[in-house]
Amino acid sequence: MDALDQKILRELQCDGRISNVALAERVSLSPSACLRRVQELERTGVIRGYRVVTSPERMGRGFAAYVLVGLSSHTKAAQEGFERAMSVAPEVVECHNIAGAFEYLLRVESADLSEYKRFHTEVLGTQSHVHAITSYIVMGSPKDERAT
Amino acid sequence: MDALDQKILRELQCDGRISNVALAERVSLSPSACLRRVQELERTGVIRGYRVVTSPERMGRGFAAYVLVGLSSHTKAAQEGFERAMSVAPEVVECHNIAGAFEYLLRVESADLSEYKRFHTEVLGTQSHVHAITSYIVMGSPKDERAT
DNA sequence: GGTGAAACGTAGGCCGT
DNA sequence: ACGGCCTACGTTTCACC
Repeated sequence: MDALDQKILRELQCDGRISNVALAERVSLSPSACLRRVQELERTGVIRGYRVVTSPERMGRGFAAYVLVGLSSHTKAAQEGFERAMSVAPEVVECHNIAGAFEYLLRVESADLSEYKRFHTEVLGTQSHVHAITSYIVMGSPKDERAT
Repeated sequence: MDALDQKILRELQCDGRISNVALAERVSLSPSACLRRVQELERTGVIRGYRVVTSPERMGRGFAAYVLVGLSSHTKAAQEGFERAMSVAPEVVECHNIAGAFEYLLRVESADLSEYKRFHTEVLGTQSHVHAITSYIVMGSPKDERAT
């Protein structure tokens, strides 16, 4: 992975559907050489894949919150039960197992606050072993490289 | 936005570089009809763009932490100064302005714990108006739809 | 929404460095 | 080992039905 590869990855970050000839031109390479590099990055796993980026608002995901969750039980069964519930909940887009005063950090996306409240009471509130919930409502994201 | 559009978006979520003919086949449409729908989704802003997904480990981003930051000053100047510092820091991949006991939630990615410690002391520690820092180190992410 | 045809891009073989 | 050139093949993209 040299500077040229990084330049290629930067371009694919901005536009993942750029044509190979345009990409080659941007990084000052011939199309064939450029394609070989991209394919090598895909083969070796540096490139995991490509995905579309959609507008959260237009997808009914205009509201976002981060939620710290504390479990009263630290058994494997309790963790697996909670993780299963989160993986099934469509509002939960991220579920991180963290080290510290809480066990989990969630990113929850919904249409609005009332829909979030429903998730809070009906999904999180009904989970056994959940003994602490702290919500941080996102008011804005001055930087979000994972979304752009 | 009907069911067909959502089907198209789901396919583009899995593979953002799928060819139009393959996409058309997957959603049972002719290539031209499919392309028109995709272009309309792009034109109306439902589709924001396309991005490559890279392996964090292979990019020297194997370590991740979430950081709650409290500011001692709530003036516009203090906020803008902090946000500017975060937008410049390459380790900070997300900076969210939140409502609650803290002002900001960051997602920080680095190669390892020692590099994170350097960021913690040299970047966050030197910021004025920062009076509270709480780090949550990510041990795993059972669900992360924004990364896949 | 489907069809067809021209313009364009892809992908692999081959050669030079 | 890596970049550039060439070419058959597939894809995109448009006017038109």
